Amino acid sequence: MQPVIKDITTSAHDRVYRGLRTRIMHGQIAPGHALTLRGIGREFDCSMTPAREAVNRLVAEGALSMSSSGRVATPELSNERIEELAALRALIEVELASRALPRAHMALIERLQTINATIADVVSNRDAVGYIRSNLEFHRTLYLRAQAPAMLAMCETVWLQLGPTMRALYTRLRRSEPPHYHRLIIAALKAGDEPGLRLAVRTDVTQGLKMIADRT
Amino acid sequence: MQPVIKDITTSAHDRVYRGLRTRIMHGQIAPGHALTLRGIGREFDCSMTPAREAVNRLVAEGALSMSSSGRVATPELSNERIEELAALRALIEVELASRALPRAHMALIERLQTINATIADVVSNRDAVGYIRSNLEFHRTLYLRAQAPAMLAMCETVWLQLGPTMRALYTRLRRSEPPHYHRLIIAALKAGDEPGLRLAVRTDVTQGLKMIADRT
DNA sequence: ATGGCTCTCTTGTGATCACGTTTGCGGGTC
DNA sequence: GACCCGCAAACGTGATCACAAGAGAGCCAT
Repeated sequence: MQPVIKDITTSAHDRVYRGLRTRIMHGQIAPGHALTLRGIGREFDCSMTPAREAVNRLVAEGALSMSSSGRVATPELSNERIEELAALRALIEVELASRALPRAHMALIERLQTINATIADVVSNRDAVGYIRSNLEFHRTLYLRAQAPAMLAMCETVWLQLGPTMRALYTRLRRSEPPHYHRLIIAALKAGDEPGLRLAVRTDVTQGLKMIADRT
Repeated sequence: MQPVIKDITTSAHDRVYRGLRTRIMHGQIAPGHALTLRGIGREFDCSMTPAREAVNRLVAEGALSMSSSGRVATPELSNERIEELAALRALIEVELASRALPRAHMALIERLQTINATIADVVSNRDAVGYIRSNLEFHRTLYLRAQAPAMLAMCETVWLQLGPTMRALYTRLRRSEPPHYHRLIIAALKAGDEPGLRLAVRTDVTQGLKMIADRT
C-alpha cells in the first residue's frame, strides 16, 4: 500500500484561491456570475472555511465584488472604472517594460516570439480564454525581467480586476488577427529603443480596452 | 431597559479589518511586530474567525507578511522593496494629482492649507504617528478630487505596505520642520501649473523614502 | 557558563453548527 | 395575463472544537 503523501506545499485555502484566481484572470467566468461558498467548497472538495478565506482575499483584491448581503459575484465594471484600470495598466506596465529593457537579452526575446506565435494559433481557433492567457503570459514574461515584484503584483491585481471584462470584450470582438503591437514591442526591445518601447506597450495596453468603453 | 441597537453598518470582520488597517497605515505598529489571531480576537472582543478574515485580507494587500507556518507579522521591507514602493507612489500619485488639478477649486486648497498647518503643529510635538496620519490626509484630500477610486485604492495599498516602515523612518529622523514640498504643491495648484505640480508631488513622495534606503 | 535537547504550551487550520437574513419561486389576487 | 405577497430553501456569519505543527522555556550535559 502506497503511503499517502501529505500535500505540504499548499494549504486548502491557497489551492482554492489559486484555482479561482486563474479562472477569473483568464476570463473563464463572465461578468456578473454569482458564486456561493458552499458551491465552491463542493467544487474544491473542502468545507466553507477555506472557500471563505479564498473569496475574501479575492474580494480584497477587487477580483470579486461583494453585495451588502455578503453575496459574492464577478464584477461588472462601469466604463469609468475600465478607463481607470486601463490607465493604471498603462502607467505600471510602461514602467515595468522600461525597467526590463536593460536586462532583456536574446533568450528573452526568443521566448516572447514563441509566445507570440502561440497567440497567433490561439486566435485562429477563436479561443478567447486561450488568447487572454497567452497575452498575459507575453506581458508577464517581459515584466519578470524588471526585477520588480511589488510592481508586478500590482499589475497582476489590475489584470485580475479586468479578467471577466476582457472575456466579455474578446468574445464579442472575435478578432482574427494576432496582436500587432506585440511585434512593435519586440522590435523596440531588439533595438534598445526605450521611447519606442514605452509607446508600444502603452498602445498595446490601451487599444483593446478602449473598445469596451466605446460600446455602451 | 434600553433596546440593544444592532450594529447594521459593519460586520465584525470589517471592524477588525478597519482597526488593524488604520493602525498599520498610520505607523502605530513597528516593523517585525508579531500578531496572533487569538490576541486580535481578545482585543476586538470576537472569536478567531473574524480575526482570521481581517488578517488574511491584510496579508493579501501586503500590509502583513505571513511566515510559512502561518504566523503573521508586520513586514520588514528590504531596501529594494522600499525603492520599488516609492517608485509606485511617485507613478500613481503624480497621475492622481494631475487628474485632480483641473477640478481643484479654492475650497480644496484652503482645506489643504489647514491640514498643512496641523502637520506643522504635530511636527513640533515630535508625534510621528500624528505626522504620518496628517501627511496621508493631505495627499488623500488632494487625490479624492481626481475622481479615480481604483487608483486611489491602489495608492492606499502602497501606503499600507509602507506604514510600519514610515514609522521606523520618522521616529529615527525626528524632523522638526514641516514638509517643504507641500507648499510647492499648493502653489502649483493655485497657479494651475501642471508640470510644477507633477514635479512637486514626485519630489515630496520620493524625498522621505530615499533616506531609508540610504541608511543601511 | 553555554550549547543542545526535550517537552509543553501556544498557534494556525479546517470542519461543523446554530442563527438571522435574503432570495427566488409558487400561488393567489386584481 | 400581470403583479404582489408569503413561505421555504439556501446563504453568509461567527463561534467552537479537534488536531497537528511550531516556538520557546527549562533542563541537563559538557
